[in-house]
Amino acid sequence: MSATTIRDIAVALGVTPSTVSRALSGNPYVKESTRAAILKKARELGYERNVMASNLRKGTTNIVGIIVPRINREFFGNVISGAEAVFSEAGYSVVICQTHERLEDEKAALKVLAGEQVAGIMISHSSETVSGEHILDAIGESVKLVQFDRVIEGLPGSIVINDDFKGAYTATKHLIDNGYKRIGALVGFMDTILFKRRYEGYAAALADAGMPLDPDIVYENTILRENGYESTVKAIAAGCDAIYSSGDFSALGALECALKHGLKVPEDFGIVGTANETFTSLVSPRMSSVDQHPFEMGRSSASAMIRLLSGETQGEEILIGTTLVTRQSSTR
Amino acid sequence: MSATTIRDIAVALGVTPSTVSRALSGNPYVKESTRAAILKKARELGYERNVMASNLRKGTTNIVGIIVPRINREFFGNVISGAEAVFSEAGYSVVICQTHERLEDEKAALKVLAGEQVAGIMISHSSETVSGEHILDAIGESVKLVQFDRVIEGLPGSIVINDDFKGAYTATKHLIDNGYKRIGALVGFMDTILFKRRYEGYAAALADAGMPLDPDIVYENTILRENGYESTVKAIAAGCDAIYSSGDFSALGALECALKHGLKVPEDFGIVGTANETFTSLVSPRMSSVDQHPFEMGRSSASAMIRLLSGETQGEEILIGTTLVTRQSSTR
DNA sequence: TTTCTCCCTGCAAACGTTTGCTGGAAAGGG
DNA sequence: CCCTTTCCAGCAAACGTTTGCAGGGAGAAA
Repeated sequence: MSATTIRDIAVALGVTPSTVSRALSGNPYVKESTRAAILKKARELGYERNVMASNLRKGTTNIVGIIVPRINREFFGNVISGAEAVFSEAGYSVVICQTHERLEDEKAALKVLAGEQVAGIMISHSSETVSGEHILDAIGESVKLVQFDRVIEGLPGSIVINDDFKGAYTATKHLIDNGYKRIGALVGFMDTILFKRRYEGYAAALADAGMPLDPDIVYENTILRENGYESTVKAIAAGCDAIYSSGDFSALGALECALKHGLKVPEDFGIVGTANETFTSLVSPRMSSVDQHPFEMGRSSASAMIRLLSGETQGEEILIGTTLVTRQSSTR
Repeated sequence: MSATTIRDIAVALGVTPSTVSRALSGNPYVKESTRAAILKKARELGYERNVMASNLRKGTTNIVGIIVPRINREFFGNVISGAEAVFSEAGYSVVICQTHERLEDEKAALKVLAGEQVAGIMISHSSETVSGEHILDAIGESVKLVQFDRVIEGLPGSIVINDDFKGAYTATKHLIDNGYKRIGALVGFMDTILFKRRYEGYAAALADAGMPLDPDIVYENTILRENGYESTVKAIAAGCDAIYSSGDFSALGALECALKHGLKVPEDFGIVGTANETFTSLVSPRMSSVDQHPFEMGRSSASAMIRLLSGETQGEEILIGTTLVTRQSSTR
């Protein structure tokens, strides 16, 4: 009942396990007729290579670890989905760990993956993570690293991030093009690269249109729905007729606030969010949002990892484009 | 530079690798002083057990495979998240595969996981899957199986499903209690156990309240937003003043339809959906929905798997409770 | 014919752990 | 003091694969 091994194939054909191994792994020093016979017999016996034994001998695995703050978040779910598709296509298995936004858990996950002898690690850091030393400690010389979305500078390997500047720029310009005159901004934490770049994109779009950048209508640390609502109260009081938001939840708060204040969206008030969460197309009026192509980010990250593993590159920085999805909330 | 092995520890202390192995794995036949010395030295040398070698020797891994239609779906994302938490706590690694609702991919995933020598497989079937023979083929005698949510009968191992009957019953009763008189139902595919049970719950609630079950206002194969809209057009024409839906997307369609027809929700028309997707609390009016506790389902499935692996049980059937989350759309 | 290549295949040693068996030493019982 | 039991540790054989080295056979060149 035990699984068939290369030895079984070998004795069945009167050759040695070495030859079978070579035939199966595509070694050129095997006569074509021998190889054919071996492949045939292997199929016949339902042979499946024992990955553990193979890996043990070769000292490396075909497992890639993915570490994210939370699996059950739309963005990360999509990234993982895209990555998994590419990895499985390329013959890699994916093991997944979540950090729950905690540095402790991130360290633990790294340890687990190191123990699992993974070939590489794809990671998006927890919000508690600020330096990358624990990463250097955990991964040896040989484990490849790809950071995506939330990245830390100064680490080896590749980086995959969104073109946040351009996304924000396009969104803001879209509002300007639709005739909105005073556009407020709901932005996140300015010490995070990602949010900073979005703010810069917003500012650049205003500048290019010859519109003033008024710090009074830029609301920082505004990422939750409640924050968005509160900040928009102030924005409306300050005479804004539109909001660019670097998140969808805060944009939703803005939408609710505007409607509550008797403003018609998009006639009186325009809104564009970021992330293109599913709900943006389900609320009414349907909300415009900057799509970050998380699935594509996953695919690209996986490809980058594969290039790293094949030695094709030592590290690269990849920018994933964004797409502004215009819906009712900003189009008049 | 190569990692330290038990042999390194052994020679450093003048004992044999056997003793070190036993000490590290908690074998009682090791003198306490010896064990202490070994543990100390192991820490000192930064020893990490080589999982591949260990698994090869033991013929089993500490990896559990999870197969789902799509990782990036809210429900499955949450299930996986819950399962991963339990598994990693118990020292198991999780590798994830997605089938994209295709039977072909499901077979491929099973093959990959079998090759990876997983200890167990947690699966929720693709929509194309109707029989379980490919499962029996793929998993050997020793691989444990836990099916969740979408299950097939006649397979070994454990099953974890929602209490669909009760969820639908409670939702329908809630509508009745709120004074709705003619309650239509949007149901899914009646050849799927899950949808069938929901339909039965709906019917039972009506029966218990002495209300007639009118087949004319039960709309099958209605799971998408568009279907929900169309079916609700008919339901309104048929004099319904409420809708129980076995999905949230179709419920959303119903909501949009009612509003479009100038009906006030919940005053004129009541709606309850199923799954408690994030967007249900984001639309207006906020939508009532049956929460299926996917996170809990993940946790329970993982626990069931661990019990299976420890031999504590041969198979069990676990029912995850549901909770009706009442929001504006059904409460008057 | 001899010698030199070039293919192909076999031999055997790894990779790092685990574990059945064996046996010595200590402890306990009579 | 001897015999039995218990405790602890070593020996060596696995687990299934890969791979460096060696060697046999066939053909070609000399």
